[in-house]
Amino acid sequence: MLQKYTHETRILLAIDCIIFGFDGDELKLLLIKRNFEPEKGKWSLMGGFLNESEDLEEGAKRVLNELTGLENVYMEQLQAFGEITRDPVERTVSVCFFALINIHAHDSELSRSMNGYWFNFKEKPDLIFDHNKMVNLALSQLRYKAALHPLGFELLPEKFTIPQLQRLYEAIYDMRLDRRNFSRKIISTGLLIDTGEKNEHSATKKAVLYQLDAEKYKNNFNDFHNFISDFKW
Amino acid sequence: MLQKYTHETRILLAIDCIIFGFDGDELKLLLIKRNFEPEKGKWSLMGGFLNESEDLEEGAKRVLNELTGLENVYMEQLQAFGEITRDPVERTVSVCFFALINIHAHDSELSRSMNGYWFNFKEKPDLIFDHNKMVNLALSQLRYKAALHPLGFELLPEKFTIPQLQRLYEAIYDMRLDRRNFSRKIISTGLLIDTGEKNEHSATKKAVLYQLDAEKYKNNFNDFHNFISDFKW
DNA sequence: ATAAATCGTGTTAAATTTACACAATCTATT
DNA sequence: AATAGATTGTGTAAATTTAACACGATTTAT
Repeated sequence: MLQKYTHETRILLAIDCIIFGFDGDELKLLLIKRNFEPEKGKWSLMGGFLNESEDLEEGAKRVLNELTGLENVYMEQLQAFGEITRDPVERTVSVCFFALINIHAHDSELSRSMNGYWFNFKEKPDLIFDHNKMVNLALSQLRYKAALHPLGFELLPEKFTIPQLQRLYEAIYDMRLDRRNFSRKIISTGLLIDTGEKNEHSATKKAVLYQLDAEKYKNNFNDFHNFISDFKW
Repeated sequence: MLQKYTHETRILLAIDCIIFGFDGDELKLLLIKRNFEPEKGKWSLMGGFLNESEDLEEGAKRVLNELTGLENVYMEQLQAFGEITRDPVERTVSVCFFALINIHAHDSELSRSMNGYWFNFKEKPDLIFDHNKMVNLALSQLRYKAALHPLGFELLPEKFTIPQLQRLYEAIYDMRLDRRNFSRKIISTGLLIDTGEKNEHSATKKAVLYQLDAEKYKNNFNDFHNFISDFKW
């Protein structure tokens, strides 16, 4: 057996998840009311500690699942946060993940757990520790990636209309987009398949329901697009 | 004093730095020959462990400085790597940073320490642990950011010519760029100030030396550009 | 039948990107 | 001093992409 690194400090590793959702209208953020000290009763991201037996991605999935029941969710690492005093209890470095979920598709899991509360992103409360900073960075990252890669679909049901997708993008960037230009841009990616069905919920003209071409989506996910060319960064 | 988190596992936190350089011709990577077990004698990124008394950025700067003597270097966090068996000695999570340095401007520090070896990026050797993966991700990230933000300047001397900048971009993306279109694109950012001087080292027509408009650079760093519109991602 | 709202497609001008031409500058050589 | 060889700076036109706006079609409620 190999020698251990004997003189080094071991540190607590937390995992925090910034969970974005979309309800068809507003960009949402899933938060939890902290039920232990310190900061008991204040709003917080979904978080936990990393176990010895799991890698970071596994830990993030576990934390998310334990707190919300959610599974099979799009998730990627944001970055680590390591300010010395970020947790007043003890030095803790947190690795942050951000997740995207389609709220309606996961209604049942979420209502079962009753641990999470969806806030309109714009009306989110003040959060504990450095969680505000994490959320801000996550929003930048979401905007960054969603402008360049076909990421937005993760927040929508399997079948969706182009106007729904547009409302999602408008929520992410907090701006209005031209309906006609947006539609053309999305169609031209070739990622969408016309299902032949229409959105029966509409009270006016029913929009065509599309679904992702799963194969193309996977293969071309890292291609560059320019979905939001006029967003002011 | 607050209660500590008593039941959680504390984990070793490493820091690894992917250090890119440019010598005027090729993209370079700074590596170190590991002088302790395991994997003694193999090539490795610049790394160390996080101390209790420093945050992540401080730790990264310290590690870089201890191993190379370098200071005041552009650095940003890449992400954390946490595979359970990534270090065979003991469970270790590594937070990676990538740094950009102008090789010639830092010649003296580097030669003093004699710890680092610059490889042509294309000829880098196999690295220990998951360091190959880290380097690959860092290159993606460098390409990503350098295409959109005026990041490349960090790798050049204070005064540089547009052809020099172009050679840098060609090295980063491993592709040829059209001289005339590149020049126009760079000039149109408004970030460059004509120093009135010329590159006296040239054996043919001497190119104009520019320097960054430091003020504009800072304020507009996050603006979106499109320096490499035809790179195939 | 008609009004009100939304969806889908079309058109044109402006802006950006691409591709390629040519003149100017500098050193080394004749 | 003239010239060749290499590199730099600027120009220009075609192709592509983006932006701005018009109009007809569909659906439900009145």
